[in-house]
Amino acid sequence: MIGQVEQTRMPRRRDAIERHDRLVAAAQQEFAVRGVNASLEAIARDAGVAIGTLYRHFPTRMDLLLAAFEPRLQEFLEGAKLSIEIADPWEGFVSYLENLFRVQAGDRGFNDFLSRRFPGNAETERIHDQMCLHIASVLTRAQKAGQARSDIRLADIVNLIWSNGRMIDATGTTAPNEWRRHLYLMLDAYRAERAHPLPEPPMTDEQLYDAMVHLGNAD
Amino acid sequence: MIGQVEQTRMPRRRDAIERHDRLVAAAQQEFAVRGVNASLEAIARDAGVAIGTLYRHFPTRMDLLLAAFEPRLQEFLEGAKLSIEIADPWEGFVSYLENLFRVQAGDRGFNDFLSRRFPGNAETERIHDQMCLHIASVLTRAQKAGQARSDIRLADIVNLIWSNGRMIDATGTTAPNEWRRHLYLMLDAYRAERAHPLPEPPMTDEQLYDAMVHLGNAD
DNA sequence: GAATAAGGGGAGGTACCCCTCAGGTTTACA
DNA sequence: TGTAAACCTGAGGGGTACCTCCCCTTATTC
Repeated sequence: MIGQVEQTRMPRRRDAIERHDRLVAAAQQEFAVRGVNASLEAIARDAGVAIGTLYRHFPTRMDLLLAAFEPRLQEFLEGAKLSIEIADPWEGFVSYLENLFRVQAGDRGFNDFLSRRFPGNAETERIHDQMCLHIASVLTRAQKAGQARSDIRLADIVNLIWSNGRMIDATGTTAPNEWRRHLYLMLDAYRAERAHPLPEPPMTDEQLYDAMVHLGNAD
Repeated sequence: MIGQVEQTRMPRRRDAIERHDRLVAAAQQEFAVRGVNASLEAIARDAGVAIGTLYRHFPTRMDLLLAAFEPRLQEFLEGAKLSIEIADPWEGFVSYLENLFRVQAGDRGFNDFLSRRFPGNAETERIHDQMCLHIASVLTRAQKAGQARSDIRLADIVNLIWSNGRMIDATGTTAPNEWRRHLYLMLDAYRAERAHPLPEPPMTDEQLYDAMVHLGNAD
């Protein structure tokens, strides 16, 4: 299962549980607005907790990120489940992407999270691996049905996720539904009947991986 | 003329001129690699100059940016001139975008610069205004010829610039020509034939402007 | 070669942010 | 109710970056 985030050991004492929850809530808020690089000190402040307490509960930023993104991941997974049950492969593909982008559009941190990889963290690597497999299978199904053009690959969809992410960064405040326009425009590019030859091969798996890592380092 | 960057008053003394040039060279290097938010202290260091000297020559970051981007702007303009001379409107449109993206791909700072607006700076506002007009006219020409779909607008092309920018950020090191694949994929979405209806209206001019400003604030 | 204006240097103030750790506080449990 | 373990706090060390300002240096000009 993709979204099964390993539980951070829950604290035992009542006050600790309460602080833990306040931290997660503050983190969700801050990450959603400012992205995965939100200030941890600001999160602690919002939670009304000292910075040391934040570190006691979540020793690394990634621990806090995973706790904060748990609901987003579930939200995505529920939508994805509905999508793959759709009989028509193209409709399923469209629905899958629309669901993904909707979740992505609602949370800047999750948006960042989707676009990157964090090598060295087994937890996130597993989630990303599974998502890639999932996306690839939805795409392949639409290709086998002759509805999606046959020359696109997972890497092109990841690129779409990047594009969408950037669009959301830009328009999130100003034109919050604009991402749907962009998606449907791109869908016209993906239809089999509109395909023209492409000048460059798709990225290899390795190139794709490196590119996702690079997005994280660059900031 | 788009690219006519106002000369920063050239310094008078020989040593000052030399430092000025070293600063511009270092800035081009740093901005190209790290984007418009490159550290000014690093630029001064690279140029072998004290930070105070940098500020004497370029009181604001934007002054230095404009000096550094001058050649990029010229490079773009020369290519653009060739593009609009192409007889076939669609070919001209494609060539225009390909030229723009090539320049964008070569310089991360210029990439940032293209995607944003800097309100309050008359110089850059003028450049951006002119570029928008220019892009719109190339697009309109291809639409009047019935080659580009009629329901796309300048805002959609700016979105393409954003998308391309993000792709370059991700793949610049790993797969440096991948942006061409993405462009040609998008071109299939822009062709008039068999266009499918879009679910959202294009951004208004104001929304577009705000979105470009927002990208700058967010970082 | 002296006077002077232009230019250069860089320490230091401000503001973030990350993360640790010693010492004080509170809960839970017997 | 007393004690031990769990927990909390926040000052503080380390880092980065922005920008200013005063004093010193140097090119130019006569």
